[in-house]
Amino acid sequence: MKLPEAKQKFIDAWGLTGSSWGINRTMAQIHALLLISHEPLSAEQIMEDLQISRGNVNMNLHALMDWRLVQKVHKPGERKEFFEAEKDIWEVARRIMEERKKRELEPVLRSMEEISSLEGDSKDPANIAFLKTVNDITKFAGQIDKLMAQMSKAADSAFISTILKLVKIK
Amino acid sequence: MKLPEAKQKFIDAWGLTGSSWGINRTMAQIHALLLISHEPLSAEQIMEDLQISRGNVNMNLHALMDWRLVQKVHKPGERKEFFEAEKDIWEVARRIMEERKKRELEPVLRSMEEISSLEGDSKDPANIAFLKTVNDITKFAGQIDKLMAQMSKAADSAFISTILKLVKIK
DNA sequence: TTAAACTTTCAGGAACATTTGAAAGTTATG
DNA sequence: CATAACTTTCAAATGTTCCTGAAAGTTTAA
Repeated sequence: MKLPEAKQKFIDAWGLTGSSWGINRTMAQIHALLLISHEPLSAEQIMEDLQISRGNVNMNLHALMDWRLVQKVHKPGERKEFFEAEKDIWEVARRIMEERKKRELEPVLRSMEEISSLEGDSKDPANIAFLKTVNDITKFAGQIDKLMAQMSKAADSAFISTILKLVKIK
Repeated sequence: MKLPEAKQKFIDAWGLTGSSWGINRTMAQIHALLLISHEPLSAEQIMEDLQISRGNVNMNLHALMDWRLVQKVHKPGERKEFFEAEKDIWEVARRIMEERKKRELEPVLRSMEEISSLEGDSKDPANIAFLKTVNDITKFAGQIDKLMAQMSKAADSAFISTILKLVKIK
């Protein structure tokens, strides 16, 4: 079965977006396909629709499950496994942020802390820029961290609307 | 000249972070080096400190200038060009967001609009999930867009502090 | 105008990431 | 418990991105 043009376009657009965010094209495409499908799909169906190999589908479904963007569902009476994506886009964004925070923000914070403790001679003017930068980044990461935590708690567009109102965007 | 350990660690940490955000390692390392340097550096100095080739330094300095994260500075009396990085980390974040918005968010919005106009038969239940998804993403991107615009206007930690206070994080 | 100082470009190779398909592993059912 | 249905793994092939170094280009100052 050939996907209608619009769906194909959607999948391509999502795949492209994914790759500029460090998510591989296939993974993003599978996610897109599941996002717009009104029912869970099997690995077979994904292989066929996207024309990719069994191993590739398997690998990327697992990666998507790692990110908690996709879930296995068991259809009663069926032997096969089926997969469905989280459909709420805010929830999707929340989960991606949470994962990236864990994988990227937290390691940076740890490095920065380690680095500032290593450096003792804070009077040397050649080191002032360095220490200030490390410090600024630590603070910055801390604030982003808090902001993300807050978004996690209130992951829907109402929350953003509230923020936008509070800071005076109509 | 060998970099002291802490600085080297910083550069490595930043380089690593960069690569998980789609910025290549060298580009991020050059940026890191300039961030912690108390004075502008020449291409030569960067080559030497980071042990990379002339061509590579040149390419990545240009990319950094494209992103407006680094500027050429002309030292009077010197023949060489020198380079310095924006030091305010909030300004750095703002510029990155702005660039990515232009390069990634806007194209997605354009695709989504194109896609929703293509699809006419909105009564078909098989298409409902699809149309809803496309619509949700459009709205989502629109809100992120607004949020980014707002951050651009008030690019400093005071702004985030305000948001955090308003939404009741101490 | 020429030479030296400096910058840019680019082809080829190295390093890295993705994809495939076949083989091995697992599970459910008769 | 044997078999068929399905899933997972992995080595090799392919594709992509990055880096180098040398050559070409540009600018400055004598």
